[in-house]
Amino acid sequence: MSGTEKPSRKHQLETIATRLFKEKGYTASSMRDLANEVGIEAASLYSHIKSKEEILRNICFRMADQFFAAIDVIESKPIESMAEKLERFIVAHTEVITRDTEATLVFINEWKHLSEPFYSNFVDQRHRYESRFIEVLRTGIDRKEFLPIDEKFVVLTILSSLNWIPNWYKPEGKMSPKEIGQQLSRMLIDGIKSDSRQ
Amino acid sequence: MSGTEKPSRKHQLETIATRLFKEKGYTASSMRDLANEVGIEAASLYSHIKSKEEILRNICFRMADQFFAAIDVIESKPIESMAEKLERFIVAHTEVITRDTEATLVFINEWKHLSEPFYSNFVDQRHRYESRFIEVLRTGIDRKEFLPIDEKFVVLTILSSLNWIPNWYKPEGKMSPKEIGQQLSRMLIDGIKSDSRQ
DNA sequence: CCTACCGATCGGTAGG
DNA sequence: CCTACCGATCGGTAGG
Repeated sequence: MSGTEKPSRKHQLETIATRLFKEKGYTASSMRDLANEVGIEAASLYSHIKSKEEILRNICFRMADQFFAAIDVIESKPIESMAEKLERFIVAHTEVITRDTEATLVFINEWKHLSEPFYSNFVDQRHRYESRFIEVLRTGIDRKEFLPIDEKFVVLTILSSLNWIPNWYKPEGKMSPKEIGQQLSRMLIDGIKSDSRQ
Repeated sequence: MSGTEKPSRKHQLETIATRLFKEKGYTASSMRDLANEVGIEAASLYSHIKSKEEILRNICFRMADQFFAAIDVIESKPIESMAEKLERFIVAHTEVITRDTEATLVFINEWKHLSEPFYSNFVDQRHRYESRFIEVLRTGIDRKEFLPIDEKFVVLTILSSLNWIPNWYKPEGKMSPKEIGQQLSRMLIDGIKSDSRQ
């Protein structure tokens, strides 16, 4: 007997839910919307998932894991300068974002609808992620590689620029994810002024 | 007889609604939430407002008007360089944002719940606003003042950084709105690298 | 600004 | 995966 769940159905539900949450927002997306798109009755969704929020949780924490994994890889590599490390962080973040822009947008815009303890857990993870960037900035400032600008301010500027990318990124566009990350990194590090180039 | 509406009550409703929409999101905020906070019955709200969406419309389009007004002022002033004009645009935008961070966050995060034709109108206005920034960048690039970087990319980076400010800005903080705008502007124009300073 | 109320829709469960 | 259904809540109206 087939006692095993079909994982593909659950995966399909989450993919479609991600699109709905992104387009209409989590609260405005109903389970009946989701059921209609999948082609089953709303009640039938619950043989695959426990609750609406479970879907949101899976999206948010899967993305969080990917962001951490991407910068963890960089830590184990030899690095010349903090400028290089910062660029690698930015490129890594861009690559995660562009791999699934819809899930990223849900991650960015809908996390506030998580209930406790997931809400606090999420906020905490985000702080720790930001700290990883801040540390790079701080080290670069200590080494006189960067100007003594407020690190938090710089990191928030970087991350907000990065997190806007899923709003316009198209896979068929001119720039690859890596190029986008590099361009952003260069712009922030060197500026846009023509006589400021090293 | 007092045939005139009390405008202060309506204003109070919009202020509280703004806070609710910002905290819980537009869809997750109910008219009963709003009524409770104000201390009246939900049905009584409708003697002051036409609908829930009317409140959202007022918030979104009032903010849009303020953003345009702020940069319109700059056009009529003498300007030395495009770097200076860009800085003034950025400072002006920062000042509008910091004047009412809650309304700004609703403006940024909840506009997608506007119904037609307001939705299209809003999207259109945002495009026109972005174009004003793009024009400054383009002129600066033509004059060799800026590096020949993709203007749209730069403007989206600038605006996304600016639009993140209401998430952390506190009036009692170290930097004034003007200083925040100037620092952001300087960072984007000159970069954060120590040997890139003019 | 209130009472009384509307039809629609919500997330989710029982029991197959 | 379905039928049948639950209590709760939604935005909003009628009529004072």
